[in-house]
Amino acid sequence: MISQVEENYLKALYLLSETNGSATVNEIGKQMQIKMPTVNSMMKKLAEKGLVVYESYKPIKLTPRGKKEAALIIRKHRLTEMFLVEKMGFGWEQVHSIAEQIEHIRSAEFFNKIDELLGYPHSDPHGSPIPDINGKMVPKEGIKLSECKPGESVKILAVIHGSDEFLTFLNSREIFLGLKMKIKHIENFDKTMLVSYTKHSTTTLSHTVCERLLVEKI
Amino acid sequence: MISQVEENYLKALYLLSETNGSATVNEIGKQMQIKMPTVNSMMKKLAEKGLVVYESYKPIKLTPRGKKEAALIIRKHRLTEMFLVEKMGFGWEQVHSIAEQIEHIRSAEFFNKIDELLGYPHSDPHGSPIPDINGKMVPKEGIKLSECKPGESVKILAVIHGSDEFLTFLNSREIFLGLKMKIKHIENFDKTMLVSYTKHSTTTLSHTVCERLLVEKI
DNA sequence: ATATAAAGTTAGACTAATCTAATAAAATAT
DNA sequence: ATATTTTATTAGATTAGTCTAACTTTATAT
Repeated sequence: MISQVEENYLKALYLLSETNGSATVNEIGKQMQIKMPTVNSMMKKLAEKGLVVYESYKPIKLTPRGKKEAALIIRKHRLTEMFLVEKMGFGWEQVHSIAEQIEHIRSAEFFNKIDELLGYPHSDPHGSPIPDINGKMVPKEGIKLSECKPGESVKILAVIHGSDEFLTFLNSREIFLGLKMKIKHIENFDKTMLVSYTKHSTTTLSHTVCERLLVEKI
Repeated sequence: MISQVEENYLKALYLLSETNGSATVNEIGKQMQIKMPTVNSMMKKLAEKGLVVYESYKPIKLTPRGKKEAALIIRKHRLTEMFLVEKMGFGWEQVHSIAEQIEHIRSAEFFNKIDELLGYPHSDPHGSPIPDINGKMVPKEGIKLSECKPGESVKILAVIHGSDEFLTFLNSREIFLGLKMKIKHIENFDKTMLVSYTKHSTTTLSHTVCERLLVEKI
């Protein structure tokens, strides 16, 4: 049996190790707002349970089983977010903290029903992929807007690290998934982008913003 | 701040004391499947917090504040049950354990949205009243089917103490809220009722069953 | 290459929620 | 009216999850 708290550690470790396959005690602690010694002892416990690979002073990795369990929690989180937006009328900036709680509900039928009512979606409201029932997740193809060149046209695929505040900012600029925009100009000194889309003839987007928008060229 | 566990104690105490205004340590323990000493110390803690009135060896009562808090938890539980049945397609026998988990979600917006999507219902899927946002609950008017006489016709208003098994039994007899039935006969020795409704020309209902159906005469 | 800083670990304490065993009070039955 | 049973309380142990303080190892910077 995996406790709610353990589930949170697995989820954090999964997300932190998406890029390089492992994460440090320090990173996990920062992410979860928990002190290192607590993380350390929890990692030992999860290692006992066969969910992570722990070796002193080394970064921590998920075992195949740990990875699957983590993916299934993320699946519940993202299905929930999608349900809250699509079926309950919440904004994409309102759903994260509610989904953080609902992801721990123990009822396969509940999440199966959500999945069914949504028509088995592959992405959440922020464009992040939803792992399948076996914990398999296909990472989103696409590049960061910050990597694009002036003159290119792109479509927005996903928001990376979308805090509620950032999503609210995007709302204020009428930026949402699927939006098409054209890159007019990039400032040399700070990489600020000038882009145009729909009503917005020239909007300025900071480099920080551009690094958090995943797009495809069109 | 009231913990999830404390919320469960308040809820149990509220429901147990609905009839006579108080409940004993023993009753609470039985209800929650928790040993008496644990209940005892929790009651002292809740008394510290001003949520219950605790005096050694006396039955325990909720304070006005405790009563309101408890009613609000029950509100969340019952709104959730209604949502699961009305908006997600669950059967009334499937929703209790899911709602027991969702009732602890901390998000006023979440439950307000549910309430709104349901059109501000006054009853849950089992006919139990839903407390309003201030924790006020109007108890269901009605009498037990077991108190009715042969020849009378009644409409089913609510299921009392509806365990999943009992609700599944009612499903098998095609008995649901709003159903009208006529009492044909009552056996003297065991109070078994013979009733008729819709396709069912004579169905036998044990006294145990009849005590759990709240009805109004028509 | 060594000093310093950062990250990781160990030890020990604390809180919440549970338990068992022992004792005390209240209720019940003869 | 007293003995017995049931209920309630106290005392003390246990587990999960957290912390701080002290120490160790690894990484970084001059």
